[in-house]
Amino acid sequence: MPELPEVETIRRGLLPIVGHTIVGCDVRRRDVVRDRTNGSPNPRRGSIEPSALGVGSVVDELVRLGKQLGIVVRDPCGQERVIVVQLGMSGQVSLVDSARIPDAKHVHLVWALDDARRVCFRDARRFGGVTLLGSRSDLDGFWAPLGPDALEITAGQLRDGLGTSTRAIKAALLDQGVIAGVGNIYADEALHHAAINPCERCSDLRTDQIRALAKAIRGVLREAINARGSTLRDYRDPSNEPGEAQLMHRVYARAGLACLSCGHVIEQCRIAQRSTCWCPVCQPINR
DNA sequence: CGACCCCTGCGC
DNA sequence: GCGCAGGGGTCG
Repeated sequence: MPELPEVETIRRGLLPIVGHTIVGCDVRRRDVVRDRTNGSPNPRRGSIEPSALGVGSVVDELVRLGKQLGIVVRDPCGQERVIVVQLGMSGQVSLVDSARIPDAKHVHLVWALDDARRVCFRDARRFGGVTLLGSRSDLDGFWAPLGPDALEITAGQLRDGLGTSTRAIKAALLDQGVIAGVGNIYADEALHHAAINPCERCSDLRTDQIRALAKAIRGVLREAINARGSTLRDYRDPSNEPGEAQLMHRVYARAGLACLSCGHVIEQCRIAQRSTCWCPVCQPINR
C-alpha cells in the first residue's frame, strides 16, 4: 500500500509522540517482529526483550528513508535503539488515545505511551513488519542497500542508479536499491509526467529524459505528500484519515479510460509482475 | 534479469 | 470461485 508519500504522511502524523516515554508493548503476533538487537545476522528466537521494542525509552526522533520509517528511541542510560517499520502492502500505523480500544482485526503490535495514548501496527497481509535495531548506527547499515531517497533524488543520482541496465525503466524505478520510495502508483505517475514509456530500456533513455524523470518523481511525490497520500482502499494516516492524492492520478488504474492529457485510451501491461498503465501517445517509445 | 512466493480481503 | 491488490525477498 504505502509508498513514500504515505510513509512520510505517517511520519508527520506520529511526530506528537516525540519526547514521550514508551511504557509497554503488547506483541500480539511475534512473527511480524525481526529482532536484530543482539547483533546476530539472523532474527533471534525466544522472547523479545521489551527494551528492544522501546519499552522504558523516550521517543527521540522519527526518520524515514524511502518507504521505511525509523522510530529512534533512547533509554535512561542514553542507549539509542531504532524500531524500523515496513508497511508492505496493507500495513497501517495509528495513534489512538486511551478511550479507543485497538480491537480491530490484524493489530499485531500495540505500544503504550506515558500519556495513555497507544501506537498500533496493523497489517492484514503481513507483508510488512518491524525490525528492531540495537543502536542508531545500525540504521545506516540496515539502510545501506537502499538508493537515494526519491523525494530529493537528483538527475545525476538517477542516471548513476540506472547505469547501463537494459531492463525496463518502470522495473528500475520499483527497485529500492536504485531509488528508495517509489512504488507502483508513483512510478506510473512519474513516467507519465516525464513522457517516458514504462517499457523503455534504461540504457535507451536520453540525458534530458532522465533529468525530466528525476524532476517528475520529486514533483509527483511532493504533491502527493501535500495531499496526504493516496487512499485506494486501506491507507489511513495515524489519525485514521484517508489521503486525497488518488484524485490527482493521471494514469494509475485508469486502463481503458481517456488520457487526461490527450484523450487517447490508457493502455495496461505487466512489468516486473506489476500492472502498469500508460498513454501510448503521451509516452511513446524512443525512436 | 524474470518467476514465484508470502498473506488476506474485496469485487466481479 | 477467481483474479487482483499500494511490497519485497529469494530463487534459478
